[in-house]
Amino acid sequence: MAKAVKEIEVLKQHLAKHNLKLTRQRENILQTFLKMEHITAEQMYRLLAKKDPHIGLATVYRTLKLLCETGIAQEQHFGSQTQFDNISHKGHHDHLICTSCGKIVEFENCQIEHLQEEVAARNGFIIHTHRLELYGFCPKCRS
Amino acid sequence: MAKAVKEIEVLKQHLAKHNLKLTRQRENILQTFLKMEHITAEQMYRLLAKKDPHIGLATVYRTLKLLCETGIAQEQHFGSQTQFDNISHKGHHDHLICTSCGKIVEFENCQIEHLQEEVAARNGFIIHTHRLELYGFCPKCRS
DNA sequence: GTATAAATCAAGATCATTTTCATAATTCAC
DNA sequence: GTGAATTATGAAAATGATCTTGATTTATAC
Repeated sequence: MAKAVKEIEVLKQHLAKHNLKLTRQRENILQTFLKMEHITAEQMYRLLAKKDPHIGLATVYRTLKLLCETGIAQEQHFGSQTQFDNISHKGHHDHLICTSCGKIVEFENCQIEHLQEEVAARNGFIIHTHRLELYGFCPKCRS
Repeated sequence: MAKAVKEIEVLKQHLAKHNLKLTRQRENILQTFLKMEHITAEQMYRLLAKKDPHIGLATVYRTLKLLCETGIAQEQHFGSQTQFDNISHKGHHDHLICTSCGKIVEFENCQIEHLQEEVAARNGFIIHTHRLELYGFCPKCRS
């Protein structure tokens, strides 16, 4: 749990900076969030409701968005679902995806990562993570 | 317009294969779609309504989904918006996304694209499209 | 402690998207 | 071509995720 302490500090600093307050709910949501690699607002709500039946879904949404603002969490949209990813659990693998058979090959390429940093810097961005997916046909399916 | 003919053939083949019918609306939507690099259902609806005020939004949604199944279009989710991308368009845009405020900046980088091709070739893949998203903080939010 | 600004809950509002269902259009066999 | 069979369409209502509202509670600075 040494790690969690760090995240709480990040949150506290952010709250202080923006004149926001540290509440029981915000602490609970952060603690639960840190245990997961990624979670949806609904899942979080159901988990918390076991301990604190009066927690509101709106609070969960607000707090997850808050965690995104601190940089601890990151939104990711898949269809109608919004996943909140735990930044500290993220790996760096990119994917080759066959659109015919669904085969997935992972890869890593330092040169691409380097160029990404360059692009980001040129636009004034600081990159935390990325997502690179190449779609096409695998050797078997390119008949 | 020689290109558009090809897409219509792709659509016709798909329709025939699945016992679906070629309608005026489907043709119109495809034609409009091919002129754009990417479009949302709402934008498409508003464009079509100028010519055909009776077109239904549901038809637009249904047809865009159909185009995805043929491989002509590809869904891409950004926050609450769903973009339908025109696969055949060359200048593929990648994105810088601020995880704090949601700001999106498009960019293009030939070197990255070239490296992607290399990685793909090394793995025996043929790439049709890709998706590259860099997540982090924009200039405003990095303060 | 008290004041004050902010956070919470619960309910209702929104927005994009999907479904429903009666009507209209397309296809295919003749 | 004609018509029956089948699919598509449009309008409206339903849905589901997320956000806002308004009244009430809570946390922090003094």
